[in-house]
Amino acid sequence: MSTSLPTRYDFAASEEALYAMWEDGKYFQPETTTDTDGVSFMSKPREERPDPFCVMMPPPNATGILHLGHAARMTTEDIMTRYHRMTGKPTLFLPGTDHAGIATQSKVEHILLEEEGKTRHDLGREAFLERVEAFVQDSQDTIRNQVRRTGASCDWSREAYTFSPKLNKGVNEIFARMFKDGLIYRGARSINWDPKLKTNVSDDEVEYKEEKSPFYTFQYGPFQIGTVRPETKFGDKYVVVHPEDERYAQYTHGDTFECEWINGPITATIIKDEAADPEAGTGAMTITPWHSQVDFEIAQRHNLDIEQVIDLEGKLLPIAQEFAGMPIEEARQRIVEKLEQKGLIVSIDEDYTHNVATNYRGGGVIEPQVMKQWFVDVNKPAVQVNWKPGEMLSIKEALQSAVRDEQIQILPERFNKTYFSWIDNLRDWNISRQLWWGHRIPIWYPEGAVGDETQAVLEEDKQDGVTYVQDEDTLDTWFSSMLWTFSAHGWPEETDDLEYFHPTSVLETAYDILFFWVARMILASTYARHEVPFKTVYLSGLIRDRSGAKMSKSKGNGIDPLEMIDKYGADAVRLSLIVGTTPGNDSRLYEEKIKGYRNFSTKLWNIARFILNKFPDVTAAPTPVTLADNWILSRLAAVRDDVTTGLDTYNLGVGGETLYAFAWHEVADWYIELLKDESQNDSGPVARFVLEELLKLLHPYTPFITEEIWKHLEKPEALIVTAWPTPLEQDKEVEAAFNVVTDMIEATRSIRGTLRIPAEKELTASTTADLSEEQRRAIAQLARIQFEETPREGASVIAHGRLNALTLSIEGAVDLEAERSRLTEELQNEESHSERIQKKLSNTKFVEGAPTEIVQKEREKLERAEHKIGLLKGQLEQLG
RNA sequence: GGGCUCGUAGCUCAGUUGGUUAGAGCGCCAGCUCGACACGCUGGAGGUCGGAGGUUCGAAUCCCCCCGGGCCCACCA
Repeated sequence: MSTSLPTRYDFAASEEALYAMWEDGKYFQPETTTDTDGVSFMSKPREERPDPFCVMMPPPNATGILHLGHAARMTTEDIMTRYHRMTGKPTLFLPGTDHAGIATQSKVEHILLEEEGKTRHDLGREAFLERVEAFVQDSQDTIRNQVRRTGASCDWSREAYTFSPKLNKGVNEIFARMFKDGLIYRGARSINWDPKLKTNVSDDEVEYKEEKSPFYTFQYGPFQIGTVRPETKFGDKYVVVHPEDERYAQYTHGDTFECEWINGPITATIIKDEAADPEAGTGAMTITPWHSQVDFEIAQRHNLDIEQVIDLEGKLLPIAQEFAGMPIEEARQRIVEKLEQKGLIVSIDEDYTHNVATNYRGGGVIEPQVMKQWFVDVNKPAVQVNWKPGEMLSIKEALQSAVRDEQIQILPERFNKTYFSWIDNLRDWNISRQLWWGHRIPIWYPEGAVGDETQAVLEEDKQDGVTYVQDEDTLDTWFSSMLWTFSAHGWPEETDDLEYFHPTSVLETAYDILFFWVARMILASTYARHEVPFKTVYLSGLIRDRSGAKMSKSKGNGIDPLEMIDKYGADAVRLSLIVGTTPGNDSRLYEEKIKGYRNFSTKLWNIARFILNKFPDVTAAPTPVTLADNWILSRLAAVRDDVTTGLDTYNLGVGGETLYAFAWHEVADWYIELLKDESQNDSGPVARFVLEELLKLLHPYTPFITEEIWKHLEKPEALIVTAWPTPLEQDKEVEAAFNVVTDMIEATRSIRGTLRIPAEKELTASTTADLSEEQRRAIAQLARIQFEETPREGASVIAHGRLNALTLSIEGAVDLEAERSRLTEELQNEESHSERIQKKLSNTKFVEGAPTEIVQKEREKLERAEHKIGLLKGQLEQLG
């Protein structure tokens, strides 16, 4: 019936063996889920299958190692996956890795430079790509093994990679479709250039950092203009003021004037535009359209000349004359010196803070440039979605509609607001990168017309007899990861998986990539498949250290999840990452926390060890024989329902905590303590049942130790595919018996917390009220206790009894007068409360105006209040 | 500037739609080497719920203001 457990749980040995057992058993594959006749659902036609559960792993970058954030992702997704699998649905957790354009390329470039002193140009494109490829393959192996260590039950037979030939097909396909629909275009725009990595990045990849730098005010003809970037001012020949600005009312738009400037006299033109803020400084500014997005827009509005001042290396161009070729920092200083000599400096504010744009990957200072790039048009209507047949939406509208029309639910809800405001500010998405590592833009130009968008064609539109050259650039890495929910299922081919598992059930990721990834997956899926990519977005918080700081290598405050798994076991790490977390909120992690959950593993192990040793052979149904049995069964049912509800509503942390407390403080500290008494010798079936149900409920959270214990129960099936606990027939009886006891306790207003009933100690309840005949009978029956006489003034004990190891006694009244006034006061409160609700409910404006469920709630409140009034009155009567 | 979020025991956090005496884990103190577990058991100390005001019979919970921390977006000529 069962084999005994070793004294200690050797998690290291168990974890490896168990994961291998699960993989060998193909339990991670949806094909393994069968109907009651043992027929795989996946072998049946689509209409005969139940609704599946599918979650896509956010693919870790193929650059190295698994960090704590990844481990948290895996755990959260795996808990959902394992739960749904146990409910009998075909379940798919699809793993994979991301080629991560910028991150990977710069990492390999860095290694190359460090180890061989070479740049990627020394190697050439092809050789460099081979190097990256080798590096990635190596990293992927590491990642795969690390993911396994977390216990993630993902289907490795379906593993995907964002840069595989298969997914490349998907990228080319969607590019081609969007290109033909006019959603992708090439044009010269102001873009964010990173001179360090020599590529441009999208608006979302720009991270602003606060910095202190001198703020100069210069004399510019009759105007005074301010800047922190004197080095960009060579090309400035326009002064912009607000049309309503009184100070400059004497000038009209288009007026010109001569003035002395850095390299001699220039002619400047006055532009009136509302972009100039009269409140800021002097209200007048010069503009540098080539190197500022805002200025670029002003220039476009008025059709002004734009000139490049700084090159792609971050050095000044010949327009700067004597300063040409200088890097920015040096030039800035020299220019200030020169302007000072010319007497054109009005003031210098050394204490000025402003925001500097940097590349969030790699941290180079962004220099806006005007360049021809590929963009996705977010305003052109070209998207059809299946929940709004016949309408043609723009990308912006489709993104909004998916959430606004409740096709997608974002958890926590407050992120809706963030999401919508991001869309409101969304500009055309720059998708081309000057990197080598990535999906190459599937566009060809006739030789000699490279970069000319008017002659750009797709592969399929190449003409015979013309020699073509492919676009040099690659695509933003998010352009491929946005396809993840469907390209990983084989899109553009209509595979069975794609049809069955898409839209996926839930997308779990940290909130910091809501824009980068989540929004763009919605973009891709609505455009390419007319449906949403997932029904629910579960946004996790970030993991921080004990003091709330972000974990990072440079700070040295990071915790290596693998090291922790080695030390405390995967189950402990999983619990520490999930208990106490709620969607969208950051959580803190430190070693003691993990240690605490390792202790829990040991506790669970010993619970099992005790029960299996005491009751090795049990076949009978779990029929309660004592009050304690009843109690634990009814608590188990409540815990089961709480945990199930928690998992269904994505309250994973609460479920874990509930189980932790139940197992430790109720099963171990209370129930098992009672089991030690020989009068509980018939409780084997209940004890075994409690253990088994507990293991099932805990399995999604702590898969390894529960499966290991399960092995000793000698069951026909592995725990991983055992059916999730559901309500039992006998729940009702157990519940009824439990209610009698709790009612009794309620009536005697006793024991708060209810379950801390130590063995061999008294269960006490103080009361002034007598128990009803019915309650006495029930208690007497369950607890086999004898009642003494009715309460008398000052009596200390009105009932006393003993149930096996459990002594139950009910204390009598001490101060009838105090009790009377307390009850009276409470009654008054309750009555006025009920009056207030009645008043509210007699208000027709409220009843007709408020939502029905609110009114309903008020009615329920009233009922409760009146019930309580009845109780209180009864109690008062009994006091006389 | 716009928005979000947090402030509860020494530390990390729970506290459902307002409802008896505000909870847990760790830490601390006292006592337990009784055959599941010292990665343990039993008990205990410790909180004017950031501050002030308001609504209410009743506020950690709802509203206003203030203080302090974190985050996102816009923008800084």
